[in-house]
Amino acid sequence: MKIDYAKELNEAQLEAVYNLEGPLLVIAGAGSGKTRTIVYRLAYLVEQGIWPENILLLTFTRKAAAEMLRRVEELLGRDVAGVGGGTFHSFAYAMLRKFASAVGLNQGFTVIDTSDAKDIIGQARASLHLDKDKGFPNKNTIYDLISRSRNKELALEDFLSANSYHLLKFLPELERIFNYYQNFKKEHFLLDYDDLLFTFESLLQEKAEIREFMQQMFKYVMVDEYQDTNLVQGRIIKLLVGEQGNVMAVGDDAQSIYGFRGATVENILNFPKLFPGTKIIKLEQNYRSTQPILELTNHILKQAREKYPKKLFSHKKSSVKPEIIYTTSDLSQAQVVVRKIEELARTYPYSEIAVLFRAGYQSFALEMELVKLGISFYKYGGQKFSEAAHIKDLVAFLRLVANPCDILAWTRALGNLKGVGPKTCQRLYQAFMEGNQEISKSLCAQKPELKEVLEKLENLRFKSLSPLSVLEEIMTIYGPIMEEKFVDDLPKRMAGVEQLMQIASTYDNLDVFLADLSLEPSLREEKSKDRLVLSTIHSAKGLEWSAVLILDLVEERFPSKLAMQDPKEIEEERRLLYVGCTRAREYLGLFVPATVYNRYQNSFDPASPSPFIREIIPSLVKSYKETYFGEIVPLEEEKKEEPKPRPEKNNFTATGNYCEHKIFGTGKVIAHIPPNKYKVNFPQFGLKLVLEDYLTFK
DNA sequence: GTCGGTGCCCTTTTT
DNA sequence: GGGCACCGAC
Repeated sequence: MKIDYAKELNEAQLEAVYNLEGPLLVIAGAGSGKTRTIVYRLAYLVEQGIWPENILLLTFTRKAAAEMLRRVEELLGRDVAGVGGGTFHSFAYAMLRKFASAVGLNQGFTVIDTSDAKDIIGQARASLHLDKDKGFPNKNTIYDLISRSRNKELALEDFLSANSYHLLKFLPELERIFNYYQNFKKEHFLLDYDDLLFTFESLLQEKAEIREFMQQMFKYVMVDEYQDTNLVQGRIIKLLVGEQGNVMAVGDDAQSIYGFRGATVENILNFPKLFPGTKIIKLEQNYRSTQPILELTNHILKQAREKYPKKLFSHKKSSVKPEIIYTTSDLSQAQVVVRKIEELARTYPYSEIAVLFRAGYQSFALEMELVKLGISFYKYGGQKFSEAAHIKDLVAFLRLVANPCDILAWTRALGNLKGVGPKTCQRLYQAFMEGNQEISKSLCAQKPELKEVLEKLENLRFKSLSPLSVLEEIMTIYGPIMEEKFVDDLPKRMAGVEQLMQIASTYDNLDVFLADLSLEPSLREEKSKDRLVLSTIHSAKGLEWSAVLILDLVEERFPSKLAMQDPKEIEEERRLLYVGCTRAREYLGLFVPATVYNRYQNSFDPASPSPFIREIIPSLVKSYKETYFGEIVPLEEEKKEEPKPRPEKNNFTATGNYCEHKIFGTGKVIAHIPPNKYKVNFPQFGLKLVLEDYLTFK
């Protein structure tokens, strides 16, 4: 069956599909049929007789890659399994495994995730005796600094001066920790997420024959979500494609939301310079959302400092405007949202409804409400499946079987045993590496449990069983430990173990299983059931639903208070909201609580509507508010014209507003201390008591 | 060295 | 409300 491309695609899409040779940049607005274009182009390539093996498809998640291949197969009625693809990280991992000896990793290597990396940093901090110093950042902060500076490819000093000036005084200590971290990984054959990319880059750069092999192999390269690639990813593409290569990059500068990871829109802007002769195609017709939703999203974008020359248009008429719903608190918001979901569920299946939010914790109250009512859901973003303590423990045992040189696994796994702490693990590891049986024996002398476990692991190592069998064996050790360790929520955690076993059953190589677990932690159960989706906006990228509800549109939550210091970051928050809103096909609801629960003071603190909400023209939306009886009523017209008055703790209107100080910058007024002082919270300097004369109120 | 208790801090987003 | 660092007891 021949595909009638001209019938299925619009003119711009068609052009992108037919342009196979040379560099191509597709600027695709939200909902403009980007995925469709890639799918048809892939199909067209295969139809032209290109081997699937010669095509490389780099996407943001492996799920996205799999989905595209599934659709191509549907289209062609033919197997295209040979198409290489996945995330940059998983692709880099696969290639490094293949050419391990070329980069001196022939004894194998382990991919470590964020928490492993933080453990190493914690170790460095302790062993360099830097943990005694008051005010010295903790391991999370240090990890963040290191990872961010590496992603942006800045020296630690430059990064600190630009982003964390107050930590500059610790520069020498932080550099020592960084060196410790780098050396530790080298010694133990560990690669973190950033190393995967940098090591892969140097492989391509230094080994001409391998580079040429890959250039021959991957004759056609397609990269999705190009706006979210960082510098090293951009260089990898260049190396992979060579001078005259056939590469298509697809992206949308207005949807760039990974700046914190060093992603840079410059990559899109520079693409034509990097690849001379680039053909640029713009996709501007939106096939996803109704016109009223688009009018709102276009408006959100129009307020951006940086201008995106975009005018998305749609032929999907509708009289339903997006809604803004003001609730009395973030806790009542959860109830209002649940009722809205039930109302929507009369029109749409649950799987067509999504609740989106800025950060993982923002859905906790909602999750509790949903559990109460027995509405099941999938949650994406926030803490990962593979980051749960019991899964990490299990994985540590598996790693110990796969690679006994993995020191992190020794401590994590064996630390679970009675009477075994960090020091014992350290010694066991050393004894093992030196092949010193005597020490191991004496360490096991008073600990029969330890001896048994070590023997079991030793046996497993030589049996080369399937990942699932190893996991089952490990559970004979870890099962009893788990029962003791997690008494209150054992059933839930056991379900996690079941899930891990199910995932394991699809692998036959333990190394690959373990790497995938840290590279693609969202390998969850198939999305087959009709379930509601809760997701961070970051994890919702590239997806769409009929109805989308967005929570907590208040200052300090969306935009995040951590973004408030930097105009650039606020702009990224705006694009984030844009991404969230453009996920919606027919219904869009924005929720604005008037107060947010403060768990640490057990109080409800007043919250101001997000600046992004305040700038919305009333005519674009329909506004509602929650009454004190929990009913939802339309907001009166007269109230709509003026911004909603903020709940105040005292009568003075400056409280809750922002003010400017010559030295401290912008801060939030916490309280008025009569007659002429103010308590102000400055993001960089903390709480200050300041005389009125020194402040300019906004 | 290990374990258990207490007090403190911070709570973004992802590979 | 939980994870982490610290401290004193075995």
